Amino acid sequence: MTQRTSNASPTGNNGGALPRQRRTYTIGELSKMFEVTPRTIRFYEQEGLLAPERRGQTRIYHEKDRVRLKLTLRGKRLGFSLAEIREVVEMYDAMPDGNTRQLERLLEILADKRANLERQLEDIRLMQRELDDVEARAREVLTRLGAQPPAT
Amino acid sequence: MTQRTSNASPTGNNGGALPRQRRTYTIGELSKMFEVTPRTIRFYEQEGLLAPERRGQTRIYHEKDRVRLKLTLRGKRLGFSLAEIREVVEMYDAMPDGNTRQLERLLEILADKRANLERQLEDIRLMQRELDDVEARAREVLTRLGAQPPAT
DNA sequence: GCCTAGGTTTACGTTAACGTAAAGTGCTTG
DNA sequence: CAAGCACTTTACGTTAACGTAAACCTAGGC
Repeated sequence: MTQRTSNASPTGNNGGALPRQRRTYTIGELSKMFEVTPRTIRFYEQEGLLAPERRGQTRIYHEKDRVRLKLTLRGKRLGFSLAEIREVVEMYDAMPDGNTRQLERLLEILADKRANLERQLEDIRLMQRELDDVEARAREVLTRLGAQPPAT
Repeated sequence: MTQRTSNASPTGNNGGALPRQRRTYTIGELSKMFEVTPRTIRFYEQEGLLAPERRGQTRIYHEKDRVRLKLTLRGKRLGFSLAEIREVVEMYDAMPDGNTRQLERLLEILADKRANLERQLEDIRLMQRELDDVEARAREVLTRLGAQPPAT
């Protein structure tokens, strides 16, 4: 009843060329798809990370918006602030007519984020070793207690 | 399985042996060492992540404390909350006399964090590709503008 | 025509992780 | 001994990223 899933029929089909896959999404669909609340999505819009179409009063999201939300959430999982993410997003949008200084600034930011990712990679490796150690010790204690250590 | 390495004996083994390097640290030293404010370090203590010795009123940090702070900050860079970090730290401390249920709970948490790290690894890979794309486009626009694209 | 299920705006509330300011303690140095 | 410096506690302030509640609109089904 609720699930419309793959049913395409968008309300207004343009009489001309059909654009490949004209799928659109409501805020609720995206919300469930990415397991965030509608409030979160609206908040991201308010922060300049999304700019969905409006049909009357209701928001309509296209593929582009969905991708951007996906990237935003990925950035968040990596610990970037919304402000940082927006900075890149805005410059990306302004790229075609961006001046040289803007573009070089963008490259700076990108290099910065790259460095960040590298450090995170190293952190992850180190953290994994720590987890190995802790787990090994835990299992050791468990066996000493005579319990069956659960298989990994 | 894993190595015992550097982490000195948990309970205090020194039956007369000199403790290798008896270095201690003030809060200010640690603060500069890790580029955080003293406030932050005191806050972590208040949150149960550190428990430095007290000489009179002032805190004295040993190697153990320094390591724990390092691990805490690493966890933070990976986006773990202080509460999550504390959860592991506390269980680790309670390990020798921890009961079976506690230990199994610890293993659960560890598996959870592992999964988290795996996802982050994937996120990083994807994000790096995105950065590649954005950078490529930016350089392209730059060359079209006739500017000298700065070397990577 | 009314109900329900979505959507909307507005606005105040909440939590984590500190920042910051005030006021006091303790050593050591000229 | 006064000054300075590093440390301390207490407590209120701040920011990001939403949560939550109230009050409203609108299309579709019975």
